[in-house]
Amino acid sequence: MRSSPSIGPTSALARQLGLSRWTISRVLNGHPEVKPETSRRVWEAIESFGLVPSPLGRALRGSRTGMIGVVFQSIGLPIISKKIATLQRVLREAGFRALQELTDGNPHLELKVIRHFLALRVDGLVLVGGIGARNAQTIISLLQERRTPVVMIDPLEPSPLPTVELDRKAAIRIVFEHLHCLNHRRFAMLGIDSGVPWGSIRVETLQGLFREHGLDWDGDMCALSNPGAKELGFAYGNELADRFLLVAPRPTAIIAINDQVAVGAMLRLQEKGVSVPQEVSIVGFDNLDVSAHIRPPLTSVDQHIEEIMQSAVALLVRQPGDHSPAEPAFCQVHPVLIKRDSTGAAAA
Amino acid sequence: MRSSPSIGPTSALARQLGLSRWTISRVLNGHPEVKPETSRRVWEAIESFGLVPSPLGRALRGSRTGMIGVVFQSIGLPIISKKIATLQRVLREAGFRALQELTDGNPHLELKVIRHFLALRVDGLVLVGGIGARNAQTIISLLQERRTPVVMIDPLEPSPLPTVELDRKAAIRIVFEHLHCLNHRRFAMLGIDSGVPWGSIRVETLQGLFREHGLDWDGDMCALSNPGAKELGFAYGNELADRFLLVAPRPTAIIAINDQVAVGAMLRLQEKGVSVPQEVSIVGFDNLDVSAHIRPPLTSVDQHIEEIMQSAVALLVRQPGDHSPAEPAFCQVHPVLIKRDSTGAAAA
DNA sequence: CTGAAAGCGCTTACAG
DNA sequence: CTGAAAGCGCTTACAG
Repeated sequence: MRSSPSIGPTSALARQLGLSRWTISRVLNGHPEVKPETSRRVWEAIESFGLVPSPLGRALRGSRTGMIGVVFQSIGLPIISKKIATLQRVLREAGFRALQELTDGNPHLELKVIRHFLALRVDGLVLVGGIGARNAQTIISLLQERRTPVVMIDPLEPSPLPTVELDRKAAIRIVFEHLHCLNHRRFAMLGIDSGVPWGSIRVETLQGLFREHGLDWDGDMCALSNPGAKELGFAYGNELADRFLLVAPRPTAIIAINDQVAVGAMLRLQEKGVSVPQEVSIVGFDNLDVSAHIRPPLTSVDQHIEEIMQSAVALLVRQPGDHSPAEPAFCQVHPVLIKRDSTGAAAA
Repeated sequence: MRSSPSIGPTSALARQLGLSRWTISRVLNGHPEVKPETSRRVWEAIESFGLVPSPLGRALRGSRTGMIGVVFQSIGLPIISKKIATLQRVLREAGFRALQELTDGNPHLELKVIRHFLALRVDGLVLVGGIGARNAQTIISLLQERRTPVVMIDPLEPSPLPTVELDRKAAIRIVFEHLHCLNHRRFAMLGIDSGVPWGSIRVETLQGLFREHGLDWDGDMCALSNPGAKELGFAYGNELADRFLLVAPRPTAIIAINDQVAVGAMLRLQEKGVSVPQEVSIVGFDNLDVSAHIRPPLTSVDQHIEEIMQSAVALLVRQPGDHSPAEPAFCQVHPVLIKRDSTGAAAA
């Protein structure tokens, strides 16, 4: 009789309530055959003792674990922290427990982390920022083998896996149209080149908008960036502003890769006696905390992170376990331009 | 013969290499009795196939899991993100896998999260920001029952558990002494009251320093704060700066609760025509990214997060499993003042 | 409606 | 040095 000596939390509870441990398990798993009265007693005891049935036992047996593996590359950027915090809360509200891992963008580590999550039998995987191209195929087959639901958030490259992302074309469009309405015709891009995340799509979208509005890309767009830049931070904004000041004729509007670069540039311009927005308008990206409090407050694109994460979790839960590559779920979230005082009418 | 049909990763590997799965297990666990040649072959295969032995099986059997549970309250503040990122990296360098959970400061959730980590058989627990007083006793007995190593980082209240924390008295002292050397004699505290984390200790330390230097607390220290303030952010700094401007005689130095409040205050003062540091010097706390790039760059206290986390992990690893409450390990890390241009000599 | 077996993937004694 | 049993805490068939 090897079944009797078990001493796990559920067995202990069973003994205490005078039930068999199988009954406890059935209650835990919502089986319909338990007497309602018994079920009520068991749940009550679980609550009051704070009993946690071993996730190890459950997982090993093949049951749901309630855990979601969250993989992301770094936590350094403020916008990433905000994504993580929101995702964790949304997952918790959906009854899941988020386990987070950082990969530092290291493909080897990325694969290891995903393998570990799968070995832990997570109920799903959220890949923030996508996965390295090198690993894509391996990871896709691992996931399909396990039938683990997955969702990518803002992948750097299109992926055959279910995806939720910000509509980056729309983001560029609302920025451009805001500035165009304010009569700006000569622009500078700060830090936007094909080497940064979503750099190419931004450039291409802007080129399209230039054509649409009869502007001349070569004459009216000044692209300033340093392809070797390691960090897209304040210091980079300073550096690019210095280069901006040498450009003639001077553009009247700046579109920055993100809020840090925008703020860094704005501070340097002001230091050099250029007034914002009277002489130059500036738009950032991400709508960070600091942006609303700088002088003048920065016009910026908000990513609607709450909506992105809600959609991602909805997608994850809805997956039947086999995400057939034939019809990968895909969801784009619309950004919103937060208009503040760093943008104004172009000088005549 | 119920042992044969196992199909876990290790069994699969065993079959492939013509070994028994017990041998694989022995290699994995570094048992000395395995032939070196066999051991080498096994490790090689593990590497090349990216095999992950089921952590569920291992954990259930009582072996080490390599997982460390990290519990923290929120991820909103930039300084917290920095702590988390550093901790995760340091843990990884020590061969661990960090599982992170947020509690939003909710005591009920805190207890649940810790119970879940223990049920997952983590090898250790890191509690960032300490634990709610309500739960302290429950959690301490849970940990001792399980003999799970634990370390608290910067707990809000002294704890009988092993602890690593910033020496906050020293932090206040180096700030005060820097300003005192610059001949400042009339001070304002912004956002520092007994309601904020480590508020009381800062006030008391400053009072001691005032006595030591023959200053008059009631006459020379102006404490500005709003006990109802929800967020210690830029907007709060703005608000407090407005109140600062009404004070007469005007203090020549401001000690802010953190960098956001310092920056918010500085920007508002400048807007009102008060020059920093000529008329007022300002010191922040946390040494955030933004602080080095604002104009003028902000003098601030750096928390030496790297050292804090290194010490914490060292403490965790060193624990014999039974942290006797008789001699709780305790480690204080010294802060460093980063002197920048927001502080200067007091006007004569 | 409830009891008991089988087995998830491991590791550690215990034999040989 | 290596084989096979026992058992970690569960859940799901299968009996009653």
